This record gives sequence, structure tokens and C-alpha cells, in this order.
Amino acid sequence: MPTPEPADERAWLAAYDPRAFPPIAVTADVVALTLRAGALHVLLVERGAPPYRGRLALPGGFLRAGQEDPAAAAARELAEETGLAELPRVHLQQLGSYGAPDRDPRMHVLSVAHLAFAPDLPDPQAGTDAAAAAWHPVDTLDPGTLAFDHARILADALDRARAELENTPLATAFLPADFTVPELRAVYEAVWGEPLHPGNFHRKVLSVPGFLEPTGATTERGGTRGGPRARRYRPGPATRLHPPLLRPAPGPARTTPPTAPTGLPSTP
Amino acid sequence: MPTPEPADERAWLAAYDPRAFPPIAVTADVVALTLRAGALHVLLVERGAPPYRGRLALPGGFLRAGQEDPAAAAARELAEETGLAELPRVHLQQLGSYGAPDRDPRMHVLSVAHLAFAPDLPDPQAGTDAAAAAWHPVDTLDPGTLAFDHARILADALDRARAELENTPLATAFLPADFTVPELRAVYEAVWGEPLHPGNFHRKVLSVPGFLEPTGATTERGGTRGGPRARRYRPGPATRLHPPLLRPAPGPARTTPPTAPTGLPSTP
DNA sequence: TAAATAGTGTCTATAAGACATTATCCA
DNA sequence: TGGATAATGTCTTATAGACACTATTTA
Repeated sequence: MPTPEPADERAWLAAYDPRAFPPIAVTADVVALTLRAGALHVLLVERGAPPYRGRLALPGGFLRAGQEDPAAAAARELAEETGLAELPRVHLQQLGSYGAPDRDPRMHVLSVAHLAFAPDLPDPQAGTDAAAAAWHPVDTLDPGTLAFDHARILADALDRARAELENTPLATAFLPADFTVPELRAVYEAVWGEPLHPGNFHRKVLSVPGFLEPTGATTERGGTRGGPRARRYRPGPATRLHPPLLRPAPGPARTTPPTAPTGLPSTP
Repeated sequence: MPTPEPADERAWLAAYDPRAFPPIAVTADVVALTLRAGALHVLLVERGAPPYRGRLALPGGFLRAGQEDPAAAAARELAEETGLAELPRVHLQQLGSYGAPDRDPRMHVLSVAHLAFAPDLPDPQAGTDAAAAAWHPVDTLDPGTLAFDHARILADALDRARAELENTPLATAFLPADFTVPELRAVYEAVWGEPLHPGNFHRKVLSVPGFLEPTGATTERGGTRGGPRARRYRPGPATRLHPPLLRPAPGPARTTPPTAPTGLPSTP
């Protein structure tokens, strides 16, 4: 710790007693993504109090100091907003923290943003705390309507999700405990926003060791418009995909992605 | 940003009055990595006050509430600890936040960890605030000696750095403004901890569009043990490497990496 | 029966890795 | 002159993607 200068007395004191510092509030926010009818949806709440009253925002709330870490707070907030007492098969991971001093007009608030992926979740229950929450399709959503810097957080979350689909078995988090290869392909197509070659995708996902394990069962019926029954699989033990499932090249030479390279805020 | 409604100020102020909640302190910590004599080093400080007095820790400090975001605080702390008034060519990015309630015995402290990469930096100046700071080789460092949960943060940082080398031009952040391909290879070998094939590496990095740009110049002298002069390059405009520079396969089928897939803490 | 789809086969261009070769420079 | 090294070339194997094809099921 730096030696104090006279002008820095308060900082010096705080180095030994953090309680002497002016407070910063800490929240846990959640970008909850799910697939509904083949389209990617995000859970948003309508704010009932200022600031940004009436605007859409990511679900979230303040950490219970001394009681929970950010991940636990995010899980709690998600359960409250969806009205689900228990969160089945929800994959939760940290996205990053957003702490610009003026991002909340009330005071300095640092938000630890999380990503949550889940299979098709029901609509939030009416008549509960979650009454103001609803699933919104991400591709028809106007980012300008979001409160605070939540448009930026959502954009980073989508970037992160798209990137993780390449290197981790994350896509299985959008599906029930067992699923078919075409269903898995639908996840990739919905998140990446582009069609994939059915045949090549099929061969490729099955060639990644530890990604999928056959259950031995097949679907009860064929596709709604015909076709044979598909084999069912469950997620394998792999936590990284080797080799990765790379996205189709977005162009001859893409050199400038829309946001930060890692999906996290960075400074030069 | 729309302005908040000047509604019932006391109502929401009371709801969010920091004194109504047990406070959470926010720090910005930095995992600063540099290459010295071909080996990866991390900047650590010896703590001069409890808790963990005398133990090694990552440099960091409390955020100035209402004045700076985590990235700015991290840059400030790094400058203070290295004794450098200015940080030349330092690449700073957020790693993730660590907020377990008991990670600091004094109170609930949330740490926003950052990664900093820089070319060979000088030793911290004696006689300054940075007197207690020093560079430590990461491969001979005993993680058990680190204070708080900094061993975990360091491990996550190294995982992140190793992964980013595959997909981003991050390696150039360890080198001066212009460099040679063998120097770049030395960065990859030091961070990944394994030798790379010189010929194949050379051809591969030059094949990635936007990664390297020739300056037209060469080194003044050949290698210390002979060999021709090497051509010099500067970083190109690419922010993502297409195709990525994948690490040599760590084994026939690695299914369980040491920590979280993304280098960020996650919960099931 | 017609259409759609699961799953497999085949071919080609490209890339990765092992290895060899040449040219250049230091001691 | 010998040894080390930058840079390039060659060869083999693996992979990605385009496309074709068969089998199965629904309407």
C-alpha cells in the first residue's frame, strides 16, 4: 500500500479501515437468455421506480453484504424475477463488471453482470414480484429503450455467448437434459443468427470428443414436416471443445469487431 | 441518457441509502504481467499492514467513489506501484470480479481484477511508494504465499492470458512498438510454457491477415549466437486472429481444464 | 405419393505439422 | 570455419466445406 501524503489522509485511513471510504453500491445484474420458438429471448423487467421509471432493464438488485457473493445474488435475483422457486438446469456465469461513476444518477453503483442460459422457461408469473418481467426477442429489441448502460451490457453478453458457443458446450445449456443434433443446430443458428449446413454440422459436433453422448433413444416422431426420427444425445464430460466449432467466416478479412475483443470493457 | 425523474427523493434515497445496508467495499486489483529475460513475471507487493501483513499480494486499492471506474482505478494503482508516472504501451483489460463475503476478514470486499500486459518494465523505484513492489517469476512462485484469494485470481489471469494469445494480438502487448517474429515466438513460448516450431510458427503468424505489418527494417545485428538479421514488424489492425493460433494439443482428449472455462468464476 | 429431413458418403481446397534446405551472421 | 538461426520450401496428413445420396417419416 502506498505511503500517505497529507492531502491523502482519508485514503490512507481507508487503506487500513475500508469503512472510512465513501460507499459504492454493488448490484448483481443478469442477462438471462433462452430460446423460445426458435428465437433468442432475453428477460427484461419494467422499472417501477425512478430512475428510468417505465423503461426496460435487466433484472438485478443489490448484494446482501456479508451474506452472498455476486453469483449467488444473481441466482437469487433471477429466481425472484422469473417467479421460479427453483432454477432447473440454469447455467450461470459472470460476464464482467460495469462501474462508471455516472452510470446510475443516484450514486456510484458497480454492477456485476452475469450471463444465464436456460432451456425454454415459462413466462414470469403474474401476480408476483415478477409481474413486470417478460421475455423479449433480442433481434427486434431496440437497445435504446434500455435503462442505464444495459444496452452495452446486453451487447457484450451476446458477444460473449456467440464466442462461447465456439469453444464450450454452452449450447447444451439452452436445451433439455437430452436433445437431438438438429435441436442443437437450431441453438447455434439462433445465437449466431445464420443458417448452418445440416450435414456438415452433424458430422462435426459428433467428432468433438466429449461433447455429445448417445442415449440410445430416438425421438418418438419424425420432424413436423416429415423426416426420420432423430437420435437423442446428452452433454458429455467436455468443458472445452477440441477442436472448436468455428463460425462461418464473417467476411474476407474482418479486422474490427463491433465491441471489445473479449466482450469485456477494456481501456487502452 | 435520459435524466432521472426528480420524484419522491426521500423515498428512493432511503431505499438505497448506503447506511441502510451494510456496506461493501470495492477494490481494483491488477495482475500485471511482463517478460523479463524470457520468463513471465507478475508484479506483487508485500503487504505492510494487516490482514496478511508481510505476505505477497496483487497490487490494488479501493475505488475512489464517484470519481473513477474500475479500469481507471486499476491504471492508477499500477502506476503508483511501479513508480512510473506514465504507463507506456500498457494493455489493460478487466478479468472479473471476486466477491465472496469472507475473502477479506475485515469486511465484505469486492475486488474487480484486471489484467495488464506490458513490455519489459523496469524494477519499481526504491524510495518511492513502490518500494514494496517487485516482479516475481510466475513459474517459481508458490501460490500458497499469496494473500486473500489472490492465488485464484492469478491462476484465472494466466488461464485468460494463455487463451487470449490464441485469438487476439495480445502477445504484441508484451513487446516494444516493433519487433521480430522470433521475439513474438518467445512471448508465446513463455506464456504457454512450451516450445514452438520456429519455421511453422513463422509462416503461420504471417498468414494471419492484419496481425503483423512489416516495417521494412531489420535488426542491426543477428542473433547472439549467430544467424541472419530478422525483419521487424509492428502490430497490424486486427483485433481478432482469423484463423486463431491454436496451442499444440495438450493431450489426446483433455476434458477437464484446471479452472473455469472462461477464466471467470462460475456457478453451476 | 410427394416433400421434408436425419444421417452418411465423397470430393476438393485448405491448413497444420514434420522435416529439409538455403542464406546469413556471430564467434 | 563451424555453429546457430531467419526464412522458405516440400511433403504428408487432417480438416472444412460443398455437394450428393439414401433412408425414413409426415402429410
